[in-house]
Amino acid sequence: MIAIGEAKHILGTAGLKATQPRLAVFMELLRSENHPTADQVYENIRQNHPGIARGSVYRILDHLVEAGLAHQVASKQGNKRFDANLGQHNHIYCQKTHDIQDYFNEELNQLVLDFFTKKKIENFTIQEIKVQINGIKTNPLEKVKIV
Amino acid sequence: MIAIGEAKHILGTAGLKATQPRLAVFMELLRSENHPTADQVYENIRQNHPGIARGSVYRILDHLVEAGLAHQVASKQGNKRFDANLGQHNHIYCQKTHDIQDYFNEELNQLVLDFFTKKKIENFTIQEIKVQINGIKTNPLEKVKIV
DNA sequence: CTGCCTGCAAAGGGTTTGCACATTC
DNA sequence: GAATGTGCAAACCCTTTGCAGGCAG
Repeated sequence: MIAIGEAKHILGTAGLKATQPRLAVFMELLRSENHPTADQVYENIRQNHPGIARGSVYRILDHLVEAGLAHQVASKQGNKRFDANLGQHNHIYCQKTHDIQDYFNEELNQLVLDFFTKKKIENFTIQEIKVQINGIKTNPLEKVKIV
Repeated sequence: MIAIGEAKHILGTAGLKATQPRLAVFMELLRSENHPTADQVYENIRQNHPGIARGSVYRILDHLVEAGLAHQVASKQGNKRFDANLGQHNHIYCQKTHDIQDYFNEELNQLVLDFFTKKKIENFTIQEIKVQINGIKTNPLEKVKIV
């Protein structure tokens, strides 16, 4: 977890004013592990920050993405989902519950990276490669366990 | 490309009546290579099938997905995009134009598959593994070329 | 103090839905 | 003929936007 002072600093470095609403959204994104939609972020924040406006949350999330402090993650569901974990990682996606869980594995990253240093693609600059593992959780209520 | 009679048969096998609108949508999905949104499918069909209703296209696409005749593809953009190409393949995604192009490579499929037969994930049944190659097209107007 | 940011509320756009009619099997 | 599917249009989100006031730097 990250301290509030640190969060302020990060925002500042990115050229964004460290306002209350922005801090709240940013911290919430960092805290959350389920890659929430804008609306979910809003609902989660609401409890501790009643004054915040839904529209502001949408705007702030867009700003964070634009500033490179957050990413939008791909989903089949057809709504935008956000992620403040910027390190290279992959996603485990439950097609029933629509949960997205991070999957870290350096060996896998390297494997795929190696493949694409050999295999070239023309008219295209690769920025990131993500492995999406789609399937179904046996027990929908529990998290997926990496062995 | 697929013949209309064959398309009818496929729909029938899936338990769907082969109606005019459904055939039109299904054929269009099969024809298209850019993983269109529901709205794009509607616009494309409109020219040859003026009578069709926008709402029907949305409904039909959902039915096709439910019946397993089409897939929804993951996108960062935040809207549903469809694909009738059911074979294992990966996606090249242009973060600027939002184009999605298919990437077929048996070696890559095998590579990733092998990895996950060794590496187990608990509380999760893997159904498909997709490698998403995100980046930017050098020339946005041209397609990406696989070498 | 200046410019950026927010709350509010209205507008926007894509998607879903209820209903009466049409169509397939 | 029965069940399923469609067109139409209204309703329903989720998201974006304009504006006047607020706040950080």
